[in-house]
Amino acid sequence: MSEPYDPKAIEARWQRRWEADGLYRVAPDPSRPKFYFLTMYPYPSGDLHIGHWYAMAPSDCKARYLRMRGYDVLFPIGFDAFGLPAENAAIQHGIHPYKWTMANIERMRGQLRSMGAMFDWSREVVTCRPEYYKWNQWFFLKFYDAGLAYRAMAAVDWCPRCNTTLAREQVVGAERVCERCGTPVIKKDLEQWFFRITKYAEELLDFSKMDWPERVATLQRNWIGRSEGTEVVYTTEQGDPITVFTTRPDTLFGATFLVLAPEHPLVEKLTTPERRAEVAAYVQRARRQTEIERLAEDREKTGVFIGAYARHPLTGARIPIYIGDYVLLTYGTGAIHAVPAHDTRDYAFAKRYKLPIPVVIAPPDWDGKPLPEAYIGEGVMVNSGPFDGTPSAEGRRRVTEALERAGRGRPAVTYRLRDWLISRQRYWGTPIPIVYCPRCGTVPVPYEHLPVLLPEDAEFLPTGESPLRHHEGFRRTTCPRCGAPAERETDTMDTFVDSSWYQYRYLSPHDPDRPFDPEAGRRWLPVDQYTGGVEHAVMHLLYTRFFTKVMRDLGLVAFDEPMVRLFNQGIILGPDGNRMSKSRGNVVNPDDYVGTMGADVVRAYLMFLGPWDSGGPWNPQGIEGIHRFLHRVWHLVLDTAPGDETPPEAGSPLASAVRRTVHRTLRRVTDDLESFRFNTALAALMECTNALARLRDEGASRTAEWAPALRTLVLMLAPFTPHLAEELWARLGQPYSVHRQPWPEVDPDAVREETITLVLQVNGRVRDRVTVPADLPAAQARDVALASEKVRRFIDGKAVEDVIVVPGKLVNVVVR
RNA sequence: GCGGGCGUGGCGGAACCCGGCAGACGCACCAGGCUUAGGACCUGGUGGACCGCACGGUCCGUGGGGGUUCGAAUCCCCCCGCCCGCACCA
Repeated sequence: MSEPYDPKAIEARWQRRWEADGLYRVAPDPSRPKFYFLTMYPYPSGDLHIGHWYAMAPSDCKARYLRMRGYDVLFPIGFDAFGLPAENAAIQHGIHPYKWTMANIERMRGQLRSMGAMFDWSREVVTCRPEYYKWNQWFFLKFYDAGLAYRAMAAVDWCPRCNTTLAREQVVGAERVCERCGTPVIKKDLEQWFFRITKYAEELLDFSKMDWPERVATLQRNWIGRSEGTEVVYTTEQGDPITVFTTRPDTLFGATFLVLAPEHPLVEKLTTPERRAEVAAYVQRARRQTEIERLAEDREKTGVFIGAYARHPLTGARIPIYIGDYVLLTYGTGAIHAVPAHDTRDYAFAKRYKLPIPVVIAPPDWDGKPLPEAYIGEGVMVNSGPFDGTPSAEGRRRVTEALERAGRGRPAVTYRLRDWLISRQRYWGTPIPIVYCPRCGTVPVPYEHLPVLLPEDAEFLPTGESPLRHHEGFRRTTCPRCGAPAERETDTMDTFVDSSWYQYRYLSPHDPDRPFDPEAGRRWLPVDQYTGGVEHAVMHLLYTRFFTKVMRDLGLVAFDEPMVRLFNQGIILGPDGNRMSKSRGNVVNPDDYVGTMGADVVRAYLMFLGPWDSGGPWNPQGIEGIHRFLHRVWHLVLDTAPGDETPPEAGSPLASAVRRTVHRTLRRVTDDLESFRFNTALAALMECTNALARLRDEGASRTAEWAPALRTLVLMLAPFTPHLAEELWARLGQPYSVHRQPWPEVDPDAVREETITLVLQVNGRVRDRVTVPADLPAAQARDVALASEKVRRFIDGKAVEDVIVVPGKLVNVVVR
């Protein structure tokens, strides 16, 4: 017996060696095809969680496999280092965010190395360093120059716990809570900076240039929320135009009143003096309500008449104008025309305020009586003047044309997507490079003045205002244009700005002159494979697509999409099947397992749990199976290492059985790795190991095929268990390093079946199995089936109606 | 309400793409070996019901129902259940 498998000693030793040799440093090799493999960079929370391992170990396995397949693989890592936890730590424990973050990063670097991943650390990015965030500011200015960054007053989402505004994407669920901390958000009126992502709404709906999971495409499509319809222009009796958006212009003749959002800019102007008090009260009430209240289900549709009237664009009818909080300022034009007969919300409103409900689309079998509820389906237009008798679909087109001819409307497309609010009232982020001058107004900081440094000495008080606002040295500056005293913007950028382009910075992380080296860009871009959680579908993954399109339009890149392929791994759950959380006490600490069983065991177990995209509970007992497996491999390889044997037999059945076993496994493992099926790849490797152990007991280790078989087995294990494979490779007397070896080729002769098990069925039920030559002709297979004793027992005395022969597989005898 | 996904042993899962031996691989469990004993380790067994001393065999079985087919976990239709996303979006 060889010495026992001691992962602790092996892993530490090889990690040092790999590090010293720069084994994973990427030096572009033009003779090989490139492959940019990117896994989402972690937030430096301080501890490498099992979830990080679950995200990274299989990615590393695949990246290693691709490297062995001959690709020049770029597999970088970095840290998403700006963000709230660092600032909260500063408030709670008095540690400076920079110190806190850097200490965490240092700790996580060690933990990441313990995983044995082939990250190229020389390309590490840390987003809170000026050499990184300078380029956030550079992009901001480029966006500003291109009209894609603007400042506007808006009713924005505010998290009272995080004390900052949030982007629409960062407010989640029906409860409208903060994506980070789960606190219900409130609305505030603030002047904030936005990125004009809506300009790219249409293009962002095009997923044809990449291979992403349909699920993510669907989430983004829903989020962007394109809807086609018509803009209709009403005119108030005071002469103001009010534009509304409708997807059902065929119902235009049923519009009986207008409803404006309470915050609509025209409300003030249009409200008649005698309605003013009531309207003001309603607006006040609407403003005070939280999002939750305003969006509560089955809520009564309320509103107030403002005393003004508009004229219907086609009939000239006099139409009262209301305000109502079911109309959202942020969607469409912030105003609607109500067609109570054909819209449930308008119907409820009309009923409540006793407004007329004229039917203009005849429901099937309509008796001409008032409707008991809104009919929202299609039908034939009625009570619609010249359009009577027109079906809905055609009516939509014709009514829109009529509006266009009259100069009262046009076809329009509306999106649910909002511009990206990037201002954050927090310290630990990228300063927005803008100066406010009393004389020149809003002035961008000149490029040559970048970076605008985040001052180190800030006061951290949980006041709800950015510490920068109280930092006189930062706030007070001079106007870059006129030199007069001026003030800096004190808000910082959303950290999703950092992650929108980090994949480009990896190409030349220390480049002082450009966000990235364009030559390196031509070599490596775009990202070939991206992996990460689906929870970023409408945040990070949408933002980075937007950034790439802007970069393309700025001439920085020559492609349309940042990542060609995307894979979403699942979530690893606690042993109790719940999401891991400290409060539940079900958090699995990978370091414990790494310390006892080794990193290879943890890596392999995470890959073996199940399909990578489904996640699942961590079963503490299950890891024993992988532990045992690696022990079996260790002893299989070492206890039968060549040296002592009797002369090898050539071409014996045992030898070809060894070769067939290994090459069939190779075929399976290769296919599985191509499609991220790590669990079945490992199952195949287990079967292979078990089969080889049995063959050895029959004497197979004395054949000439045994040593090559062990080498192939070790090569196949290399992406999964890099340390174990390196150790075994060395002990087999092979040259360093196993991770520089090519992936073995499947030998088609070796896997060819000589004999197969032919399944014999009667009426579709298995009755017998016989071993026959693989190339047995159909006619003979049929004879074999009919000759089978067990088959005959079921067909004797019955009429054989048909015999189905599937060559190489089965014969089905059909009897009556 | 709209959109998407998923239902297979005690458990995680495999076979589903492309119809052809259901339950690979592993956990757990059971039996045996080793051990003073337990653990660890090794070997074997393990979907259910039934027949048989045994070799073995029969029937049932992939959420439920129906269909297509020589043959369905797999394809089609309906239903049930669970999960996720969006949700007054005009």
